[in-house]
Order: sequence, then C-alpha cells, then structure tokens
Amino acid sequence: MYKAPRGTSDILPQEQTYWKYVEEKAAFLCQLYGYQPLTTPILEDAQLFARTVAGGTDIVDKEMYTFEDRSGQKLALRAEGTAPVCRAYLEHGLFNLPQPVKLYYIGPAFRYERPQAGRYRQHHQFGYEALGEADPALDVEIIEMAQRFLLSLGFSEFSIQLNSIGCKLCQPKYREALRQHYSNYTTYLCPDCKVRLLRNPLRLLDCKKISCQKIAETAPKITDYLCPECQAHFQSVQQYLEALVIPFQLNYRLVRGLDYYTRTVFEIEPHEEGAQSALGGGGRYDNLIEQLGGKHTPAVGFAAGIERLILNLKKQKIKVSVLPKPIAFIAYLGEEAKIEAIKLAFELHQAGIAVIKATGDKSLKGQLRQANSLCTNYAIIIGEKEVKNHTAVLRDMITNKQKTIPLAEVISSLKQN
RNA sequence: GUGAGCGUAGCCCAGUGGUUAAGGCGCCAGGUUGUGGCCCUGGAGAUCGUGGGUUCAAAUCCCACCGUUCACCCCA
Repeated sequence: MYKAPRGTSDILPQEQTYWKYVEEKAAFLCQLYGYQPLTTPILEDAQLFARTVAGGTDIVDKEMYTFEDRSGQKLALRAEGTAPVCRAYLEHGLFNLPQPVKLYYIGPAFRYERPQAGRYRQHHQFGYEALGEADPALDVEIIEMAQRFLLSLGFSEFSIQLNSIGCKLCQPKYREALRQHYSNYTTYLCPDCKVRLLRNPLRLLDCKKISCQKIAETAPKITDYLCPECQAHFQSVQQYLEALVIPFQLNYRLVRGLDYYTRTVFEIEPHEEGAQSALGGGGRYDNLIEQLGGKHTPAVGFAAGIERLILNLKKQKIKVSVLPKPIAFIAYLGEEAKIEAIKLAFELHQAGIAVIKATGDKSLKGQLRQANSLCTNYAIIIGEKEVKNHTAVLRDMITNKQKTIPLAEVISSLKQN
C-alpha cells in the first residue's frame, strides 16, 4: 500500500472545516487592509532560497528539497514564502506601482525535517508582505494585522514578542560585542553554541540550555548597540503600538531564524507551552530585495503556520463554522423512478440547489440511512406511484413530516428554504 | 542528525509463547412487498508494519528496516 510521504498528510473533508475557516479569516483580514493575493510557483530556482535565507540556518544547509530537472536546472521546492514574493515583485516590475505594494499568500512550504507535533515536511503558510516602504508605521500595521488575525480566529491567550536586530551598520558591531562576551565562556558553551559563536552569534541568545542561558543573561543587549536611525525606528514602532494599545513584550533574546531580517522582528507565542509553539512571526527585511538584484527596497512582513493555528484551535476547543452541505437527498425505487430521479437532480443542480442523488439501487431504507448520515434537511422520494402521478414525496428529515407534491413544485419548495 | 515510546480491520483498541485473534465505532443486509435516527439480529472487513531469527509452536521473545508519536535540534 502507498502512503503519503513522511511528514506530509492528506487533509480529509472533516479537517477542511478548520482550513476553510482559517483561510476565510485570512482573506478577510487582507481585504480589510488592502493586501492583494499573490500565488507563486511551488518550484523556484534553488538559488533564490540559498542566497536569501542562507547563513547559519539549517533551512538551506540541510532542509531544502532540491533537485535537477531534465534540463539540468537546479530547482527547489518552496522553503518559505517571503523570497518568492520578492522575486515576483522584481520580475513583474511591481516597484513601478505606488509604494508600498501589499501582497498576501497562502500555500505550502517544504522542509526536510524530522516530523513532530506542529512540524511537518510539507506545511502551509499564510503570510503577507508590504514592500517598498520604510515607515515604522508599516511595521506596526503588520503586527496589528497579526493580532487582529489571531483575535478573529478566536484566540485570546497569546503574546507578541518584539525586538530590533539593527541594520547593516549597527548589527556587525553588536555581533562583535557578543562574540567578545561569549569568547570569555567558550569552555562552558554547549557544542551547538560553539558553532553558533563562529557562524551566527545572534543565535547564541536563544539557546535553551540553562548553562548557555546564564551566559546570555549577562550578554550585551542589541538595543544598546543600535545606530541612531535604528534606535529611532524601534522607538517609533513601540510608540505606535502603545498608541493602539497593542500589548507587546520586549524580548532582547528574540532572533528570527531567517537571516534576512533587519530592525523589527516579532513572534507570536501562545500561552500554552509546547516545543513547536510559535504561531507565527515576521519582521522587517530591508536588504532582501537588494540581495535579489533589485535596488534598495525596504519591506516588512508576517507569516503564520496554518497547521499550528489549527492545532491550537483544537487545543483551545475553539468552535469553527461548518461548511455548507446539500439540502436534500433524492431516493428512488425502481428503474422508471431512477430516470425521474436523475432528471430531477439535473434540474435542481441547474437551479443552483445543492442535492445528492442516490445511486446503486439500494433499498429505500438504505437510501434514507444514507440521507440521515449526510444530514440533509430533506429527502425526496420517487417510487412507482410518484412516477405515474408525476409527483414526489418531500420528507422533512428534522420534523419527520412528509407530503406528496407535484414534481414541478420540488424546486420552488426547496427554494423556500 | 540525536534520544525515547508505540505499530493488531477505515477508526478506537483487548490479547505478552499454545485451538477458528476478542470487543466497540463505522460500513452492508434483514427485522416493515416503499421510509432514516433508537433498538434487535446477521454479515463483510486483519498477509497482527515489513523482512529475518529463536522455538515443536510467535501478534506475543530477539535483530534489522520502515512508519508513527514525543523530546532535542531547527522552525511556521
């Protein structure tokens, strides 16, 4: 038997209620703020991710799905959502539109990781990006939207962690300061942190090992090293958030996984504990588009993992709206009635009324059982008598009342509901 | 990539060396020559994850692989 590949899963109809719920809230939010949908290919040039995400991140080092196609081109399955959006922005000259350009996407991302709760090899991200504007008010809009999105889903218990990791000018100085601080403690560092010290010192801060955390406590803070411009930007972000009364926690240890971030970074944590906890995160990436060959274009965005959102919706027992289902089930008895049933279903569908017709010549009892399990409000029954009289039995499955009506009146009767 | 737990029907699961592998949900049929849900009766459905080994005998013990879950790592 074939199985879905490791770390991937089928999303069965029962699950789809959650998915549609999340997708609808996402689309509504973006429409509310004027972010337009963008769908990018699942395949990209492997270099797109290698160049932008790179730098001491596992994503590129060992988690990318890359392969050569028949022409020898190196392709990669989408590893994250932001770089493709930037690629599309450049490729289609969206920088010629009035800036900022506001876009959103919902789609799969692939990473070759060991699957775990809230972590899959194929997962789905909802993200939105505002490209071409450096105003801290835009950082705040992105955060504000994230908060509104989670509230609209029904979450109430979550915190917004906020930090600034500076820019090209100030970050190197801070990295150096960190390096100096940590090099006094190299013998106490865990093996992973010894590597981080060399490759990506910022990540030293979020090591979970207690021994390493102690060293992080006394480490210099990025906020003391920000250049005046980054400092002012960070102050404005906080000021605007306060004006909106959006609660946030400054977290000097917050360092996002992807390497392209500058200045504002933020993450949304549910209060409920769990290893794979972050519901989403984002930040500013003022250098990414330049890295991709465009001119200097500041940008900021957010992404959330749909599977994790759904996991938390279930954990917190948040009710989601159910999907619409057909209103009636059409049952028949005998070959002549079957033809009438097929014709009736055709006409109902033509009239835009959702119905399911029986197939397979089952007993009436069996057909009504099926109607029952489908939870339709009505059953329409056509037997020999009804064929002769050009009628149908319309049975209300909730009240148990039924009446015989002319075939021609079935549509209007159902339309009343 | 590291560590630990678990793999018995579509789903939940009993069975820890000895007849035809038990039960519940679901599915199908019957109990009403044309009426669902509740109830009753019957039925179908399992190479006991895969391969190898130990044994007279393996779902049960051992090994390997695969899958899955949880944690580390990493991240959404």
